[in-house]
Amino acid sequence: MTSLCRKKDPRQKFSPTNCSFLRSMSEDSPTAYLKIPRIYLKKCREKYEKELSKDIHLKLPCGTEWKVEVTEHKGHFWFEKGWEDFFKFYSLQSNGSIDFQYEGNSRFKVKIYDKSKIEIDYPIKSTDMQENGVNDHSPLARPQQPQKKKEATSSGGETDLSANKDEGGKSSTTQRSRKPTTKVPMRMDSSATGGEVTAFQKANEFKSRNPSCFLVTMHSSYIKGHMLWLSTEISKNMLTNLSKNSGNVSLRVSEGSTRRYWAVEMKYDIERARFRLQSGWNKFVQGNKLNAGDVCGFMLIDKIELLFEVNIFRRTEVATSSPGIDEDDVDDKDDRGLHDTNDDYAANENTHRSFKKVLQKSAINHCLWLCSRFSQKHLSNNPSNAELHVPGRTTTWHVGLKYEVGRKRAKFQSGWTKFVRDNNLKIEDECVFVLTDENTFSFVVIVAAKSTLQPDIDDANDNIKDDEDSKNEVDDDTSDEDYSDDEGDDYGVDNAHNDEEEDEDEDIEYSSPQQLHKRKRLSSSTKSSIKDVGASTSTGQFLKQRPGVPRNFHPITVTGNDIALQRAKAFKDVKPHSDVPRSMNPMMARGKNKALWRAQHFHSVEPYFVHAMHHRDVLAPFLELPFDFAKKHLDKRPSHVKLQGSNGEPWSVKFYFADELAGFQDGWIEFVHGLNLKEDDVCAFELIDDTKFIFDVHVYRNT
DNA sequence: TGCGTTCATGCCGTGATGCT
DNA sequence: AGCATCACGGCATGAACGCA
Repeated sequence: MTSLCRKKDPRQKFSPTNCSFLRSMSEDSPTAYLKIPRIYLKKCREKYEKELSKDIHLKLPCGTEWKVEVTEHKGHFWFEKGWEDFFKFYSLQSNGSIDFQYEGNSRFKVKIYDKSKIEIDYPIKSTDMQENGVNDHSPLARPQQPQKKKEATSSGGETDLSANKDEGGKSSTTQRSRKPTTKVPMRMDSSATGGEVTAFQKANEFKSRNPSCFLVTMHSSYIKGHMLWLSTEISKNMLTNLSKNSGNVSLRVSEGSTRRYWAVEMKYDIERARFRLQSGWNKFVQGNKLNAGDVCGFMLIDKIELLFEVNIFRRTEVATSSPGIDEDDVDDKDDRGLHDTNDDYAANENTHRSFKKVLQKSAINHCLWLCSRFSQKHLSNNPSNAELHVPGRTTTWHVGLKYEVGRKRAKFQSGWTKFVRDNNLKIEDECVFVLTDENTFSFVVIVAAKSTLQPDIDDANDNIKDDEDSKNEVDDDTSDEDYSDDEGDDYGVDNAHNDEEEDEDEDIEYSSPQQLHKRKRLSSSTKSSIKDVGASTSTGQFLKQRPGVPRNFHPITVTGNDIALQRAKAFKDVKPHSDVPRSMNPMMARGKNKALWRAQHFHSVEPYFVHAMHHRDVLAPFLELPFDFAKKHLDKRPSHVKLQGSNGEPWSVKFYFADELAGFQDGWIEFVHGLNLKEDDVCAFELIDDTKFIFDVHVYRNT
């Protein structure tokens, strides 16, 4: 909105004295690096007539200074070495923003804002951290002056902080100097059963070693509710110990070398003479996966800073799994383990109606307009709901399907944003929607990031090359620095940031209307180069994962990767020339597979893999390969491979190779149709020429 | 035709307070 | 001491419309 106004604003601009840029962070912002906008660097250069040195200093309002290394690649500059420590220390993944103000001499003044755009209280690295050489591996500078600030207060979010686990002694010492605070609440005894006894016993043992701590058993109301009431006795002791009776307290949970902090609001209810922990408590519960019956030992570390070390004693062994594991991940795995992914698909093999969408901002935030040709052809009877399935995930997303009769177009609306969230879709991600059942309007959605940001420069190069192969029209204007941070050359380098780049675009101030128009032209031409593919199999390049982004940032990637790993693992476990097909596609274990039986006898001295066609393999325009095979035999990453059927007719198929994921894409579905492959057919892919990447494909029909 | 924006509406999370 | 209820604010959603 503001950016829109800015773009259209023809008025003269006042250029501020200092060069600043604002970077928004999201939960999936990469932790390891941060790109500096080129246009910003240009401004700095103009103003200070100096290049950035390799080491830059980030100076915080609290006086702390961090040293971060800047790396350059193809004219792009990145905060890299040391950035991750900075990122984690200030919990920047919690949807905050950072304001960088260049002071010259490679020094930046940095201000950090939380998600509500309020400047945070800056956590101070504790003395012991410094003394013990925490982060010695990084070019982190010591805080220049200790400040009396809270350890963490970033809007209730947690902070991951790598630190040596050595504070126990110090903490204990601190504790011992204080008088014991409380007894164990009675309820704990009475309600303790089973695993809770264990938790309680452990907690009690802990308390006997740390008499100043107080224990609280988690009741369902603490878990489900949004606050924790402390007993009057605890409260009474707290009241005498604490410097104030309300404010933000920091709860710290240490695990191994990791420390996590939560900011929780604590209030004293005078009427009830009790403290309660409220705002932020919920996040603490969720972040630590607390369950009813778990016991928390609160140890007051600093009565001025209101810092508590919290030791969690799990009621059950299951619950003792380390905090911080994403619930979704766990669920996902469980689901996969319990269900046959086959159930995800409606059986209508003959239908292959697909369209591709490149997700734009509105699609991420609001709704997704379907390809109109597709809508007219398949949705004109005005369905109200659709089902979305993602390969490898058992969840079905039900989305509202609204057909606008007047404009003959349809959109996914209610539930769509949930799908976006659940699958962590980003701007510029591409989705191929394959309509598998016209009765229920079931779609299989194949999702892929357009391309990737890569911390590994070599990989980046590869991807740049890959992208260039298919998107020359997009990449043709990389020389213009003024807007080089947009869809142009960043396709290859920075697309994990596309959403961020979007933001970055918003933040760029155009010095002239011409510049703006030029940029807009490029933008629109870029967009026009990405067409919907209705009812067609030529899906363009779409299956590109995000190698540079941690896998857990992308649920779909994780899932796909899990399957790939599963297959690859099984592939690896099978002895060569055994009777078991080398492709251990989990979907193969469904019986009734005559083809499989016949394929077992396939053997070759050439590298090969055997793959049973799953429903999606003959429906979706891609085939995922056993990654180990691809890694071993296709590590030169050819852009295309040739598949030869029994009649010797070659089919050129685009090959993709990304982070732990490899497969065939463009041309694959044509090959499927050409050979009339059906579900449960089995193919042996024999690599007969590893220089020209030619496969002989031996097909074993199931019928 | 595709995409973006605005706005009204309803839902839900959160915090405060009351009741048992 | 624990639980229930209510009010409020923020956010998601859906519809309509504008722009290119």
